[in-house]
Amino acid sequence: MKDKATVTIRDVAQHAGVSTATVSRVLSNSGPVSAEVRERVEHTIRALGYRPNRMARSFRAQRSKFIGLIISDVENPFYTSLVRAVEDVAYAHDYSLLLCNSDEDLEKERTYIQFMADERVAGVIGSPASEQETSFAALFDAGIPVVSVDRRSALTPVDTVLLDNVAAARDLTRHLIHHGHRRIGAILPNLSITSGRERLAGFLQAMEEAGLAPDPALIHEGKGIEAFGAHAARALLHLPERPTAIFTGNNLITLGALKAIQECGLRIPDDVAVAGHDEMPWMSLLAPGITVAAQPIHEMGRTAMRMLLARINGDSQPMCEVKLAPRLIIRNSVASPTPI
Amino acid sequence: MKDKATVTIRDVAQHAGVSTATVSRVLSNSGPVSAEVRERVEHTIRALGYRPNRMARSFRAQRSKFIGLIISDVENPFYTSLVRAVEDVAYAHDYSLLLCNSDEDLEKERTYIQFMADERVAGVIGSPASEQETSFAALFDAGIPVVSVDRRSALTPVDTVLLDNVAAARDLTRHLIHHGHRRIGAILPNLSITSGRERLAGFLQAMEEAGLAPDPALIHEGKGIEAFGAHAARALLHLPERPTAIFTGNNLITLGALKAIQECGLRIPDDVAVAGHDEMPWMSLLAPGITVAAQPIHEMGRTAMRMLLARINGDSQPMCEVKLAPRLIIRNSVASPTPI
DNA sequence: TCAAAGAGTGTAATCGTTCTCAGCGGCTTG
DNA sequence: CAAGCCGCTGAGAACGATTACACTCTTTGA
Repeated sequence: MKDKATVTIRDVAQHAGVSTATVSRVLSNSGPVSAEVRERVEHTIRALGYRPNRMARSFRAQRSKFIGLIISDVENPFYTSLVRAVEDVAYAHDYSLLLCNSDEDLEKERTYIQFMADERVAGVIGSPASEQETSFAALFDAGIPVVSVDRRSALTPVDTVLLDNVAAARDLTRHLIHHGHRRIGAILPNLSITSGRERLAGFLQAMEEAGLAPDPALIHEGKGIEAFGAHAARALLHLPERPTAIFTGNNLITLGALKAIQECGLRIPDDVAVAGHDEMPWMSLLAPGITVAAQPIHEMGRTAMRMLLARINGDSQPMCEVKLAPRLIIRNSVASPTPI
Repeated sequence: MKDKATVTIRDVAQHAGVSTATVSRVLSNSGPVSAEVRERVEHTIRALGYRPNRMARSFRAQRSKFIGLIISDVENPFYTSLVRAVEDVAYAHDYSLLLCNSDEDLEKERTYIQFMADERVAGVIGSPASEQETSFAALFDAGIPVVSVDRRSALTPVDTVLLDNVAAARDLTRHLIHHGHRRIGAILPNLSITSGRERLAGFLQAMEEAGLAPDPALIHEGKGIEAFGAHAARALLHLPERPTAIFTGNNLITLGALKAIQECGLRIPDDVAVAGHDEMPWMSLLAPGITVAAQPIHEMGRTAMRMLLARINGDSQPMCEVKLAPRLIIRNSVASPTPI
C-alpha cells in the first residue's frame, strides 16, 4: 500500500471502519477503546504507514513542542555546551530545539523573543543580552514559561540558573593574591550583564579582604569577546608599571588575553600570571596550563531545561534562582611575582 | 486596547469592518485592495497589536518555515561553526533552525529524519552518519529537499557540499614527506563516512607518489572523537619502531593525538612531527603551532543553506556536488626527522 | 450601447488533529 | 423493573490562517 499522498488520520479511520475520534483515542491512549478495535486500528496504522502530522497537532493544541533557545552565539564554547545539555534533556521529553543567536544585539534579541511568541513555543531558555533592557514580556503575556540562564533578567520575573560568579571570581583573585600579587589587572565582560557585574564584585571583594585598593587603570570592561580580551590585555601589558597578574572574566577574554601575552613575547607565569574564567577542552595542552574556574555547564543546561519542563507541565511554584558552584582548576599559570 | 486573549485575523477583520480574506490580502500583499481599505486594515492591525499565528500559517500551507539541521554533535567545533553559518543565512530568509545531534548513531539519526518529515520542515541540512546506511528516503518521499554536508549520502540523490578531502590529506602528507619523513602514522575517522575514506585516499596517494609503501600497522581508523585520537596516537608512539610523523584525520583526533603526545613526554616536532586536519581557534596558542588543513566551514554552511533555499524555491536542476578547497596553514609542528 | 475585462470585496472550504457531546447498549442497584 | 452508570463509539465543532470562487461595480473597446 504505497502512500502516494500523505496518509491522514481520516484514511486510517476509513480503512479501519471507525471514526477519527477512535483513531485519535488509540493514538493518544486516552479514553476507552475495546481491545478488538484498538488492535484493528493499530494494524491499519502500521499497514498504511500512518504518522501523525505534528504541525496539525501543534496547531490544534495552540502550542508547539519546541523549546526556543536564545543565546548570544553558538560559536562561544560556553553556549555550545549549554545547547548540547539542553538538547539532550529536551529530546528525551519529545521537545526539539529552535536555535537563535542574538549576538548580544538587543534588537535582534527582541525579534527572536517575539518570534518565539508568534510560534507559540512550549518554553524559552535564554541568556539575556542585558540584565535591565532585555524584556521577556511578550512571552510572559503569551503564557510561555522562560528560564534565564547564565544571566539574570530584571524586567520580568523568571526562573534563573546562574554560576556563583562572585565566589568564582573571588576565589581566583584570592589565588593570585595568595601567591603574592598586588598589582592585578582585571578584564571583565560587560557590566550590564550579570556575569560581568558579579565577577567584578568577586574580584573587588577579594582585593578588599586583602586590604588592596583596586587601581581603576587596571580594570577593563567591555564586550566579552576575544578581540576585547586581547585589546585590554595589550593595554595592561603596555602600562608603564604593568600588573604582575591578570584576572580574565570569561572564556573568550581569556583566549584573547593569552594571545596578546604570547604576542608581546611574555612568559606565563614568570612575566605575568594569569587566572580566569572558564575551562576549555584544549587548556590542558598549553604549557603551562592555565588556572581557571570551571563552570558546570552541562549541569546548568540540564537544570534550566528541567525547570522549564516543570513550568510547562504547570508547576506554579514561586520563581526561583539556582546558583551552581564553580570548580577551581589549579594549573601552573600563577607563580609569585618576580621582585622588581 | 489590551489583548486579553490572542488577537486573530478575525478580530482585525471585524474591527476594520472587512472580511478576513481582505485582511489576509493586506498581510501578504497579494491580490487587489483599495488604498483606503488597506490603510484602515493596517491601522487596525497596529491598534490591536495583531501578529499572525505562525503555527496556523504553517499548518495551512502544510509546510513549516523550519530548516532541520542534523549533525553528529554541536560540541564538535566543526559543526558548531557550520551551525552558525547555516543559521545566519536561514534567518536572513525568515527560516529558523531545528537542531539535532545524532551522535553518529544511525538509530537516533533515523528518528530525527523521520521527525523532520513529520514536522514538514522546509528543508534539511544533514551530515549523514554513514555514507551507505543513512537514508533520507522519508524526506525524499515527503518532497522535502536535503543538502548533505561534509559527507556524502549514497542511498538518496541529494545536493552535497564537501571539502576536497583528497587534496587536503594529500597536501598534508606531502608536506610531511617533503620534510623527509618516511614512517608516517595516520589516524583516520571512520572509513564508512566520506571524510574518513577520502582522507585515507589522499594520504595513500601522497605516499604512493613518493614511492613509499604504507605500513598497515601505522594506519588507525575509528570513531572520529578525541578519545580515539588519543588512543591511536598512544598505540603509534609505543610501537617498537615508532613513526617519525603522524597525520591526523580530523579536528578531534588531532586534539586527542596532541594530548597523547604531551602525555608521553614527547616534543613536537623534534620527537614526532604532526600535521592534520582542521584549524581550531586556539591552535595559534600552542608552541609550536600545529600545521593543519583549514576548512572553509562558514563558506560550506552558507553554500549548503543557499543550495537548500534554491531547492525550496523550486529549483529543479540536477543534483550537484560542490567541493571546496582547503587552506594549508603551515606552522612549526613539522621538522626533518632526527636520524636514528 | 453593450459585452468583456478587471478591480475590489466577501463567503466558505480547507488543512489534520483533538475533544466535547451525545447516543447506545448492557450492567448494577435499590 | 426503572434509574443510573459505565464502556464504547461517532458526529461534528473547533484551532487561525489562506484561497478558490462568486459577486458587484466600474471601465474599456468595438
